[in-house]
Amino acid sequence: MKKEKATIHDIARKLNITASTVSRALKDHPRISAETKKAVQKAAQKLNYQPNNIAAALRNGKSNIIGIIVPTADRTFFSSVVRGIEEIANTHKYNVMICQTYDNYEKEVSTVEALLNARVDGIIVSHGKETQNFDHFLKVKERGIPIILFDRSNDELEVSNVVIDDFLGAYKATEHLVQQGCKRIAHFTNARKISIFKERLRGYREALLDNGLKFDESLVVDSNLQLEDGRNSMEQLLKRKDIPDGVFSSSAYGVLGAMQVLKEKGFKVPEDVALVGFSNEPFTSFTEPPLSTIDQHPMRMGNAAAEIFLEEIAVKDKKFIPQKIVLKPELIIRQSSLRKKPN
Amino acid sequence: MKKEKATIHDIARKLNITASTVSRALKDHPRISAETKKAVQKAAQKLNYQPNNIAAALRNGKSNIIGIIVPTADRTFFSSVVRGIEEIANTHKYNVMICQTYDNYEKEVSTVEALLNARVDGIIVSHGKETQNFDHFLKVKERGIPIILFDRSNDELEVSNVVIDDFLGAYKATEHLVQQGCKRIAHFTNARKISIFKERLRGYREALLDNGLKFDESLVVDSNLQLEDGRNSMEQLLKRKDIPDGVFSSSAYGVLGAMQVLKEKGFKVPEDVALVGFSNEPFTSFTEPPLSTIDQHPMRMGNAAAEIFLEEIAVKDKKFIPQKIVLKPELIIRQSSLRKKPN
DNA sequence: ATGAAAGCGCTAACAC
DNA sequence: GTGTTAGCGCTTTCAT
Repeated sequence: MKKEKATIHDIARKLNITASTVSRALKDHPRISAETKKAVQKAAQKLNYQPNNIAAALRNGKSNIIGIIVPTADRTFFSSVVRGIEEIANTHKYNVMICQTYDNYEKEVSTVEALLNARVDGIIVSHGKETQNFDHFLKVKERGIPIILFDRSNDELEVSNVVIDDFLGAYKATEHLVQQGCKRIAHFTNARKISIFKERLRGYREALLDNGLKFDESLVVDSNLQLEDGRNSMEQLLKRKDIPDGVFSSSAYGVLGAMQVLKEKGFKVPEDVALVGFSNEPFTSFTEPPLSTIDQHPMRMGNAAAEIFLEEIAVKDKKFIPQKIVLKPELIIRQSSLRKKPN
Repeated sequence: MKKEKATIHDIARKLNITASTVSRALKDHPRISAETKKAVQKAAQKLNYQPNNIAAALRNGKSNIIGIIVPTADRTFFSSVVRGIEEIANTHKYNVMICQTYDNYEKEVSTVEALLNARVDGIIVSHGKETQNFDHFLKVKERGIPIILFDRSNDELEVSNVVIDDFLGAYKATEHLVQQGCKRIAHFTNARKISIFKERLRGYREALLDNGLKFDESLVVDSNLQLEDGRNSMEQLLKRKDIPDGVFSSSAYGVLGAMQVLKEKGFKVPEDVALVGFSNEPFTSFTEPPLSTIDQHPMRMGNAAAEIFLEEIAVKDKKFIPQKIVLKPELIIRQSSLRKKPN
């Protein structure tokens, strides 16, 4: 059992031809005779030849790897986006390298660095919550490497991005609550610097005003939107004398926390308080009652991001104009917000 | 804004020294003068130098990348293992490349191939459900690349692996049900060829026998253990006249399906039927009632896998004896199985 | 403390 | 249809 790896030279020697011919034969070059190709194939097999992508990458100046950076891969939203990216990437001979930042800014910066060193051909990223400085992304762009942001994005940054219409999602969610008869709708949000949360807040607000309700700042609760935060936010709201009759949360876990607290305190969902969350995570469909939510079409988002990458890589040095793709979110109505039967 | 990437030669030219000196200076070689190092650092900065890992990898014969293959990254179990691997890997200058197979055998084989071509320094993998032929893993080993299996493993395969004691986990779960007064305990299992399910079945059986209960094959239900499967299995069991008073499921989603059906049909959990699942996925803690489960310590599993990798890489050509690490699982008792108050 | 030179494995422009 | 040659960017042995 030899550990020595066979190279194209070994194949060449064996067949009394040159390495270039072997190289061409292996890539099915049109000007190589069929029999040479066949012989090369066979010899490669026999020698247990494994192409060395690293050498090819060095030579070609491209690695055929797309780097993906996400806060965490264990949220269905992110893993679905990744899947959407892979779907497109793989059919174009690209592999993906997934990196997690755990929402840590330092790790995000060092990950970008690592991917750059690894000479990935492009980077697709959803940045962390802490991220306020985007120089590390600009650096990628300046190097001529396509970088595409998804989900969380930043309009001041001149890079391509694919997002959903967060405003619209929030608008739909809020309007739905109004239609279900809610009069005092609270909103759970996160750091308002992050544009997705800013947009959702705006959608919430507009929907209220457009439907003849007042926007009441005191019904907007800031938190980190995790399960515990949702619980705390709800508990806070329940201390008021004018408790809300509806909650629209900018996250899936936040609204779950709210529901837990409501049930513990004897409130009925959706009769006393109707709930809508964000992100169609699987668990939202099997809570009791199941949670209404906004689906962000993560697979499509991944597809779109990968397609932008392919376009950017195609234009090469010619200046690529950053493009923005905005997907339409979908309101998924489940029990947690359904007071009236649909007519 | 030049796209031309600076190399060590550019730095060398600028400082009137040679590339070798620059190379050494950049890696803090002891025999390079402090001032040269400083000058190189500065020039590198100014030229916007980005090391080319690909070139280094080609030269060194190592990429400093560990390939990770999982069926899917969106299960907390897998993403936690990945996190555990990264924790160790990063402190040793390794990056990880995560690949998903979606439990598809073809994709698994091609992914191994892709990682081999990418010249990763090692592969850590949990194989898919369909996988019965392990030649693609053996090939890795024959190439002298460390390969470590985790979670799902195969004893006939002479490669390192880190698993939990599935037998023990199942034993604990079943015994716990017995202690809670269950007399007819059903078991949800999957393809019995996969050793983890075989072991869990064995643990279930032993626990029954050791506690004076009979093992009744008709109470063992085979399925794919997804939510729907759990529902079907439970419905099937409820058609019997001697319905079970406890269920131990080899998965988290399977037991969730069972609970849904039980509640829909008016059975009380845990009073009528007590439930225990497997895999401490977050959602199991917020179902109603919360689900008892077996925690597999995924972070530790990842740590262990990465440590084995480091050991294997260290011994180099000397034959490395595959090692097996068996972690102890932990029974997490929640409402779904708690009939008696603990004394 | 630094330089010269060779080579990792592959590809492609340029021969013929 | 195949060979020759040069080089991608880095590391490292052997010099001095």
